[in-house]
Amino acid sequence: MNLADSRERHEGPPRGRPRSEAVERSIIEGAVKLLEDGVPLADISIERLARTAGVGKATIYRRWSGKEELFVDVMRATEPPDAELPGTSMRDDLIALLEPLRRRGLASRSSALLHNVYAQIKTSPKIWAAYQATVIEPRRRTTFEVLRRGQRDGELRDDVDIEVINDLFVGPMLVRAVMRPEAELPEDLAEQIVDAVLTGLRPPGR
Amino acid sequence: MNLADSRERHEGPPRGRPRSEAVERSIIEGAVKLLEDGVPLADISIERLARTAGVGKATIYRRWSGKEELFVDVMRATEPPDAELPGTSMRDDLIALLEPLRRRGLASRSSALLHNVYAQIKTSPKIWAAYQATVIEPRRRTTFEVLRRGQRDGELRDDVDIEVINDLFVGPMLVRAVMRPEAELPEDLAEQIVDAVLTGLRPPGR
Amino acid sequence: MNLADSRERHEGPPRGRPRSEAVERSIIEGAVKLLEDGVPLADISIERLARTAGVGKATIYRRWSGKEELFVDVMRATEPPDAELPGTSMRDDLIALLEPLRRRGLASRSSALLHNVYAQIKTSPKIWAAYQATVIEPRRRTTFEVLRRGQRDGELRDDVDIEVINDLFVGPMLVRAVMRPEAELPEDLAEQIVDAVLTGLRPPGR
Amino acid sequence: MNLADSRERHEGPPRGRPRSEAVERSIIEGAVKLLEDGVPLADISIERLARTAGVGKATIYRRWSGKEELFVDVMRATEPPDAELPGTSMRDDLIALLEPLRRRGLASRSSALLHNVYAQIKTSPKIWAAYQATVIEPRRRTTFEVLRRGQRDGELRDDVDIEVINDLFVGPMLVRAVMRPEAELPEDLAEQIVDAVLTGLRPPGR
DNA sequence: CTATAAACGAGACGGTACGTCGTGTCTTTCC
DNA sequence: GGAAAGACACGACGTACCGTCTCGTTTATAG
Repeated sequence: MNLADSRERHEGPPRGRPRSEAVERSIIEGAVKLLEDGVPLADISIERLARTAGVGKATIYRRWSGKEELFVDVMRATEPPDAELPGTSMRDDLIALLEPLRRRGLASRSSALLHNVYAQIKTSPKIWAAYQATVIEPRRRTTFEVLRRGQRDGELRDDVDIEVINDLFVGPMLVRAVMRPEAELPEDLAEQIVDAVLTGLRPPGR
Repeated sequence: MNLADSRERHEGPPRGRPRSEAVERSIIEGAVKLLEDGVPLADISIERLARTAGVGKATIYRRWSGKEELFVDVMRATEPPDAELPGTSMRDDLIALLEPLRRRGLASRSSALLHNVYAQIKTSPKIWAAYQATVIEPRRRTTFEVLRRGQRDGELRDDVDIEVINDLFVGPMLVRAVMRPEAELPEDLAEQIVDAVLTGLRPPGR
Repeated sequence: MNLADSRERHEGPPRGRPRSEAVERSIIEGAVKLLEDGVPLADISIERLARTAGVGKATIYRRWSGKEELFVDVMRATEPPDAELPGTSMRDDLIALLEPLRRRGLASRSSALLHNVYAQIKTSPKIWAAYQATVIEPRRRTTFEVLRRGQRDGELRDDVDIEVINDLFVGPMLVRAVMRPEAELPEDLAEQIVDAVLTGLRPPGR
Repeated sequence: MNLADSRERHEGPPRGRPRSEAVERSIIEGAVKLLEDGVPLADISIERLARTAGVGKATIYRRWSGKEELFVDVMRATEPPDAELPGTSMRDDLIALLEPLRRRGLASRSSALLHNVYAQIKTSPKIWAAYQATVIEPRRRTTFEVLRRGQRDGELRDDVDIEVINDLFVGPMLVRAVMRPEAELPEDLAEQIVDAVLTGLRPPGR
């Protein structure tokens, strides 16, 4: 990301000493380490990050313009790899897509990241937009494809707005992770949600 | 709330000059004013709040122990009054309960509060718990009652966990407000969601 | 001095917590201590001064606008008390006035102050002016009075510009202290200078 | 000077690309230019010097070990050529030696150099010693020779320490340049001083 | 003509200090 | 004893230089 990176503006071969990738890694890893150790996000200052990574402050500011921007890359570094779709049916694909969201709420590592960093990132519209564009949107797009395929194959009604459909599946899972992260999530939650939404909540035979 | 309030500990008649309610109001109103004016939450310091309200810093700390705690009261001050339930059917009651959530995403005033302050509050577990207990939980309880009544009256299946059911209705609305607050929300969104969840997304006749 | 002090601008009784004199003293004393310990002036940062005095940086900046201004007060704190004039003759008074200048070059304490701080102060015209006005000028004035009295009493020619006369006495002493501070100064240097300048350097009988 | 020059240590013919004299010149000239433009010495960083001269920082550090050392060469580059002695008499030679000091206080260019750089150089004992040895001492030696010749020729008393005599002539001129550089210096100041010191300040006939 | 080696412009790097701001507490005076 | 004012120790902010260190490139001598 490195929105602050001004090198990209120039043409021609890069001049001067190149930026160290090792340094970049050690900063991100230092941040992840601190979060894993339970340090509150508010207590993670650029100053402390620099100390932890054994790095000068300027080296951080050379790459990111501030804490929010840096943490977009931190988030990205901890994103689970994209789920593999079984492809057996739309139902199974949806479950596979929701499952990682459920897991997030469990692992203390990801939990800290999701519930604190996520909140922090939201406070800056620009950063939030960047995070959405590079992390959330791709997944959304994948889900949409699965849903449209489902409509084509007759597994899904096609008289409801696809965006609403998406929210009907994703929303219930996310509302738990965001609003009640401390609550336990049953292992088959993804299955429960997908099936209930497909079948409907009206009692059978009405 | 006023966790910092130390008066409650003492017995007997209050001594000395009583606290001015006007001061209390002007602090909260000052905070709301700043938020409405689009000042980023990060730029609202206790120092600035005191200046804005024409009040000493100590006067603020005498009432709240910090920014998060203060903003719980600010949030409460802007909460819409509880929705009135028509009582005609579970479906109508659910729509009435979801409708305020939809409106939140529209008014710029509430939008700022929800998407920034909300995020900020989440960073402090203690404060988040307090907010949940006094603001969110009561509504949740109301919703649960409506759902249970629906089960009793045969409007709702009773073989699905009531908590999951709750999320199936609330989640889709919230995921929009939280993840894509800038998107337009169709006026009949609450209706769409409730009906779709009740009916199910499987194509009719399958 | 406290050029940075903005309180003086306001009328009426001072409001809020008054500035602590003890803090003021401990800052100046800390600076003097560091200089006495041989710490190079260039190594005395505001940051270090604050650490040494156990004081916040803002507390220093509240009183002085920077290092130069602060060191004017440090210099003033170490100025020797004004010499007492015997009054027996112009010659004796002049010697009494020059003697403290000679001593300056000896004591390691004052030496450090004179030869480093002095140089530092000179780099800022504004500060140098303030130092001259409050420290140097008063002594100059005293010397001028002594010289004029000498002219009245017939101890001194009155056909030479009094400013030049002043320099003839003060210059030789100062040139040693400033240009060759490491050289030893004979104990009767003040006497030697005054007598030589009075008598003239032409061989007797020419 | 080039104390940092490490090439001299090696034997044999120099290998690799030789140092560019043009670069050396452009650095010094850049420094002189900045000083003439009234840039405060404190604002002239190595970084800025490199930018101004269009030169890499390492190129500067390859030649000088720091700012003070560099400015010794800058000072040397602006030293007026040694005064030519008329040789007609000790009095005339002394006046010729003092005259350049008087002129220094006038020209804004040299003024900036003398009163700021000079002060800066003094803060580093090592550099100050180097400056004294290569610039000041030679002049001092010349003055001493003139004075001794004067003693031999009967123009000067020989019962006063020659170092004190030197200070009696040089001090009055220098005290003006150093302590009151802003004051106007009468054109015949050198003459006034030399004659007054030779004749003495006692009224004639006492 | 190639190889070697140092100089060079550029700029990254770990640091330190800058001067400002906000934190939560403390100390005044006035009410 | 409440309240406004503002001092206080602390520590983070983002910037500027420090002196050192790679980079790719240039310019000399040696073979």
